[in-house]
Amino acid sequence: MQTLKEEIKHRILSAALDEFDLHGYSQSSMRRIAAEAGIATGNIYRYYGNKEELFQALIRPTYLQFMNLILTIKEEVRGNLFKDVPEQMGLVDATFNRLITLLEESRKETKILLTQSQGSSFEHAKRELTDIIVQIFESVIFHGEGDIGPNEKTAVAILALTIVEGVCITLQNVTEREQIRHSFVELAAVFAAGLKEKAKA
Amino acid sequence: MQTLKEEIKHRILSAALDEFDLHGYSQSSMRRIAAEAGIATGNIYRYYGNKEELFQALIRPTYLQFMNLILTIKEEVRGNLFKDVPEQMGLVDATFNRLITLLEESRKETKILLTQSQGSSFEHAKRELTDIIVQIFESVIFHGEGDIGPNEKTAVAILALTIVEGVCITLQNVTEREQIRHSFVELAAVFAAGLKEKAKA
Amino acid sequence: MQTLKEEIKHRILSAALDEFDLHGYSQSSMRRIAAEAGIATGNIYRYYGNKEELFQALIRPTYLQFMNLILTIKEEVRGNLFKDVPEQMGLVDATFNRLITLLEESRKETKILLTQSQGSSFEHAKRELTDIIVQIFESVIFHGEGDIGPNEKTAVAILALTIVEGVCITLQNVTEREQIRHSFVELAAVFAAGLKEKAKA
Amino acid sequence: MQTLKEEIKHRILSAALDEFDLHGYSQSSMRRIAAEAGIATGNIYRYYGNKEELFQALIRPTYLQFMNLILTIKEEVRGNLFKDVPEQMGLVDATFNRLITLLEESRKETKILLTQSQGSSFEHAKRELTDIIVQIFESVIFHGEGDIGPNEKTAVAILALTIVEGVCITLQNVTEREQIRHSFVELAAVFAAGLKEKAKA
DNA sequence: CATGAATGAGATTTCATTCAT
DNA sequence: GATGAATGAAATCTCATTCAT
Repeated sequence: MQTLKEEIKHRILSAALDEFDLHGYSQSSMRRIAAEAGIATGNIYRYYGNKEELFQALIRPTYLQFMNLILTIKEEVRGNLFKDVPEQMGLVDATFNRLITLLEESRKETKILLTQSQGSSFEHAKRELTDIIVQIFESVIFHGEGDIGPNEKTAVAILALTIVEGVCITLQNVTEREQIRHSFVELAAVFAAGLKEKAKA
Repeated sequence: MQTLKEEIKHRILSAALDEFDLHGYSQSSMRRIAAEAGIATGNIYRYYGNKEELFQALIRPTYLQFMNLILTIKEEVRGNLFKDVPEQMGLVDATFNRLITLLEESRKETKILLTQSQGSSFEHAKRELTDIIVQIFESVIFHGEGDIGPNEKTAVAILALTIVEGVCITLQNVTEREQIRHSFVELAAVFAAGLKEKAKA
Repeated sequence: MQTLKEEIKHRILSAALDEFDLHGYSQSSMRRIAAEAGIATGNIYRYYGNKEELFQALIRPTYLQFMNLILTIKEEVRGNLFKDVPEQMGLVDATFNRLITLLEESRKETKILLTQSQGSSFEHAKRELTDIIVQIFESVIFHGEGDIGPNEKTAVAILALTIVEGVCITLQNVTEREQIRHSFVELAAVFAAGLKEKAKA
Repeated sequence: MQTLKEEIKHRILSAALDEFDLHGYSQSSMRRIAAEAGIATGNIYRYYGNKEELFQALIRPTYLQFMNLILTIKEEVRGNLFKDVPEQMGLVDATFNRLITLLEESRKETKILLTQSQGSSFEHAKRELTDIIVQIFESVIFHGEGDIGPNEKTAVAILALTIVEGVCITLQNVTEREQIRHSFVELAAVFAAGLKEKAKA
């Protein structure tokens, strides 16, 4: 009986994952999720009190892991501000390593969190994450010194978003662990080289 | 009378632009659009057969211009494959220039096309654009020779999406013509330097 | 086993009593009743075919006792029409005594019957009781003689309802046996004095 | 067109009045109200935002008039505490006069307010009214002096409720202005005489 | 042509009742 | 018999679309 309940729960979550992925939070239909899960519409509500609760059960763990990771990185970076560039780049690399590990376990959840959560309580997650990454980059690149003009701010915002969105597209295109890792390392190398070159100028 | 009709059409489109920008396609309300346009709800349907048709009238020109631009670039790049790297980088730069010009004339439309079109017939536009940019980058970077492994493919996909998403975030953050241009040049420089460095290795 | 069944029946009735008292018939929940009784939801239906049947099992005895009492009193009063006023007042007093005894044993059931039965087959019980009390009062006051105009009818209807509602409010405010009795005697005294005074005029 | 809207509004209110009267607030159905009003279900929401709003539009004016009346009376009584009994009884009589006038204009609304508002924001109206009437009676009867024991408190509560419920039953039985007035005067006389008699003892 | 009231399908949610285990 | 998961009808409410005026 417990097996049965867990089985249904799993089918609901699985159906919801596909539905939210396909239609986004607000256009997703509890009816369709129930139908896809092969149960009666009302039965979903025995497992998840409402649409938002179902969404949270699916997405919240991934959200928390992301925030945890990013905030930890932010603190680490802040503590290493005056170390040399290679070391900092090592930290950036470490960032990607952690991201990849996290993503390997929750590809679709992350995609939903970042691109399909409009109307839910996570609709600002992408901006939150991007804002923190911006702060990290500002620490790394500008050593916390000097003025950051609006042009630089935008460039950095784009870089930050690149990471977040790079995460998304990698999730859509790549399935194997080593490929994900390699893709990010590749991208990191481009950025590192590009930033170093710019720093010279 | 025709002038009158055009005036109303314009007011509908203007109201729709704000509504779609603010709420996204599927959460936008025909009633609110009519109210904002200062006409009766039902009157919209004299001008645009339904919600999707109104959306198309608003977004399709921008969509076509983008596809046109991107496909033109693709052909140009293909015809210049064996020129040297700096020249190719010049092409990449030209890409950005054209993009910027296009964006300066249709900021909101582009933002809607790329981030607020879920549920409409343009919901795959972002992926279409990204896919073509991927092909362009593959031409530029790998000279059409040799094998492109899955790792490289992903890295390139990320680069391509970076451009598209860079467009989006710039549109959200920057309002002045010169700032848009500067942000993109900045980002292009990072990529150019990074790719050149990688090419050496 | 029969003992067991009786035990469960009792627990269901006890839980239902509280639920109906608290939420009224139509807003009461079979699930909550089952939970409160410590049994499975579906198991209620082994004992009581449906919600209405459960309600009847709980409330019908009290309803019948009330009707019995009231109808008995009605007959007694009819048989004593030409006795003198003090004797009649004694009868009225007896009415209250019997009511109190009945109420002492089924406070909650009475409250539910009179104020929480909307949507059930007893939703007209209050009116039925009041109507009969009206008839009794008409016998007592007008000796069955003469015409009873609509004005008198209404006044009497109010008096009757006063008793019924007095019952309800007493049940809500007073918990001890002697207080219930005292409250009713008090009220009866006011009515008796008031009616006597009116009778002189 | 405005006439048409007013006509529909009137039909909705009329249908709602019957529905709430028959089934009580929480068991009333917007569908049935719409059907009874001869319009589509969704159309109600063009006129009243939701069920509660419709209920308020129907019942609130009556509620406010009642509270106004009762609180005015309370203040008047407080200002006349040491006048003699007949004069006070005159005030009680005035109370009834005002009540009657109010009731003549909103019979069903009052019945719904007092007996069919469970689940709405007016579900405590009856108790509020009764509580204030209790305070008035305590002023009148005990002149604000001495202790009021629990027995007296219950008796007074019953008297207060009698008035409120007397209002209800009169509304159900009597239709003509003069009859309503007469019934209440009659009842008032009984109470007045009864209380006087008791006061002697 | 313009209006905006009306429609009706579909969304989320609740709950008495049923039924496989 | 007991269980509680599942059902399915019905409730409230929204909104693109239609249509009488």
